[in-house]
Amino acid sequence: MSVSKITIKELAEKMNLSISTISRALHDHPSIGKKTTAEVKKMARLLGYVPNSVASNLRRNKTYTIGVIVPRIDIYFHSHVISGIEEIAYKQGYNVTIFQSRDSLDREIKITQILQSKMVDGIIACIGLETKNCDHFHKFRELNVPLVFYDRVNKSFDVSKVVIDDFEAAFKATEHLIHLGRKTICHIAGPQSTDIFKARLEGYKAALIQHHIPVNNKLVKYTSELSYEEGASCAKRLLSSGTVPDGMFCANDYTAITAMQVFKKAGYQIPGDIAVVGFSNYPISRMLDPTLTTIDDSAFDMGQAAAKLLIRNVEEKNNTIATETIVIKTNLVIRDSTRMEKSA
Amino acid sequence: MSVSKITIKELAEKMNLSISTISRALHDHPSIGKKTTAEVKKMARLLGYVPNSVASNLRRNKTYTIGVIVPRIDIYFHSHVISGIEEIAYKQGYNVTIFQSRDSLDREIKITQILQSKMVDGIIACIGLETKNCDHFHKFRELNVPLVFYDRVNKSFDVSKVVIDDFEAAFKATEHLIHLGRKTICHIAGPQSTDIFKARLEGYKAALIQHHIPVNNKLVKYTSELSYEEGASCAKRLLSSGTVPDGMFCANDYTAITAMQVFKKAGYQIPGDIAVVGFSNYPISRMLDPTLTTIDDSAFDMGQAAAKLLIRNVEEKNNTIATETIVIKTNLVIRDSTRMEKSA
DNA sequence: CTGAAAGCGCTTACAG
DNA sequence: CTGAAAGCGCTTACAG
Repeated sequence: MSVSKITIKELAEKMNLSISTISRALHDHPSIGKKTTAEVKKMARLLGYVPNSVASNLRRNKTYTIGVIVPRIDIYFHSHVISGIEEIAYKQGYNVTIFQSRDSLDREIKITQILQSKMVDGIIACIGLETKNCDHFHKFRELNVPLVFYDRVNKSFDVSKVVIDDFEAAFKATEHLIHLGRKTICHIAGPQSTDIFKARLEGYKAALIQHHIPVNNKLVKYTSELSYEEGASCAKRLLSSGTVPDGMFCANDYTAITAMQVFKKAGYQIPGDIAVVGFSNYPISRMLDPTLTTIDDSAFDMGQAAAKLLIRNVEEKNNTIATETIVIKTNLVIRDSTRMEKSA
Repeated sequence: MSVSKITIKELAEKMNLSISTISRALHDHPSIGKKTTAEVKKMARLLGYVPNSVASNLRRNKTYTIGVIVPRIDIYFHSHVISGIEEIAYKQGYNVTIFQSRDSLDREIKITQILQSKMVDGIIACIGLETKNCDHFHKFRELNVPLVFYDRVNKSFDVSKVVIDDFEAAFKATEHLIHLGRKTICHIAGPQSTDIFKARLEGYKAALIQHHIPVNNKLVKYTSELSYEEGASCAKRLLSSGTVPDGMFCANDYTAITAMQVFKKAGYQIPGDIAVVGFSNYPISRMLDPTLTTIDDSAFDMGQAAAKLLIRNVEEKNNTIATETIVIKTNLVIRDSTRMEKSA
């Protein structure tokens, strides 16, 4: 940085004190006299002294930094989780350094190296779609760097995690449609290589079975990334398939939004003819016409819970290897896309 | 971090070489023999050596880190800009540390201190709504830390910036409505304390004037944060005001989306009765019914441009005080909400 | 081609 | 209550 940057050493010279005393005074060390402490602080303020955290991090072997790995930062779910993480971190005096894997395993591996080299105190990660094993995270255990995963998890890797119960949420969503009297309920599914989407599909099936509705595989449409476009094309395929559903549960809101539009344009009433439930509770979902019933995935809460758990692990001296799993409650937010009174 | 972490010193001991040699070999210093270099690297790989960047940052007085300040990370525009920043930074070997001011001046000031203490090589910032003067950024000039602002800028602070021409974009958008033959064009405006929203309002007015359409202040509805809710309420007020517009230009997409819905529910055809143009080109805008004509604000490009400019400034030795302004081109994306052929 | 030594800015056990 | 000294892990001018 700068030549003009003021250091402890310069403060010491200016005040005819040792750098030890300056350092202690700045940290309110009890052994330094009140008067000295006050004077040092005053001078520091006067000269615009800002401690060099890089130096103190190195010396103390602690950075007050949390590394966060997300697939993409410009997906609302992740930026919302980050926002929750940051809120807690900020309050507790931690900084957050964010990295995007862009769902690339190579990049994810490289990021773990960077995080290690940066001496982060702990890591919160959502693994990428390509990540089938978590070997690149093993080292953090040896290094005693706490780790918390969120949302996507790898069953073969035992790690602390914050998740929602996707199975239960999907079950709830599907059951809600069943309670409306719907019998032909379709599902727009996410990529089955990802556990959470698999669990949503399982929850959907389980609800049908529990209510003695046969599972019809033709009513399950698979997508590769649950995009807007895929939602529309799934809906079109359903319409042209001959079996038009009377209920639909989508693995995210994006696909629900565009599927709903396709149905509307084709002349179907929502929820009268087809009731629709999404997943995620994106802000837009409450602004659609009709407003969309959906599962609130509590992204912000997830972020907060992950940060709290991580910081607790960081600050507990006894880094036991015990891992912890926090399951965040989800809510079914009922709106007009399944509200029958409206269409009555 | 860890006890087991391997350092240059340990490599040196293991290999009976000095730490100088190890350090040089790891950096492919030409003075070290090829054989030694190869052996050192092999051993480093074997032992899982990862350089401690905190130490080297301190020593070299350079962190390869860019500090980014955004109001909120969970606003799509900002996460999209960050994504652009990160893309460039990653390619050039820089890391990005992100901070949220949450539009609080206090927090913004505190963040500038943290960034200084972290020795970041440069800073990219979008100032918060409360930020009326930029005194807390002055120190970076003295410290020789390059600074690039994006989107929101403060006219009284001379700094490099990446912006779009909000005036021109708003002019284009409004003119587009005029070309459709619309005469009663309303505007949903953002908070006028922010330059960009002021410029959008000015652009709207200028287009009207240029085309000899009188500016009717009743057709301008002000909002405090351009939220979904405010868009709906503005639309309702317009409908009940007696002067129903035949064209509408909104300072963002959120308000356009909900305003459009209010109009539709009230029985107006879009674009037949009311043509609508938004601002930002959020992903949702192309999925609405009708799809929304809007200004693409090129968030990703802005991020990339800001990162390129910043890194160039960081790496240029001669840190001249010359500031630079990059104006990113915006496009009017014409979709169904203003496409007359469709409703013909 | 290799090494000894200084030093980045800070913290902290040790001594007084 | 205060200071001298060591050291965090690395880089790099200087010397050979």
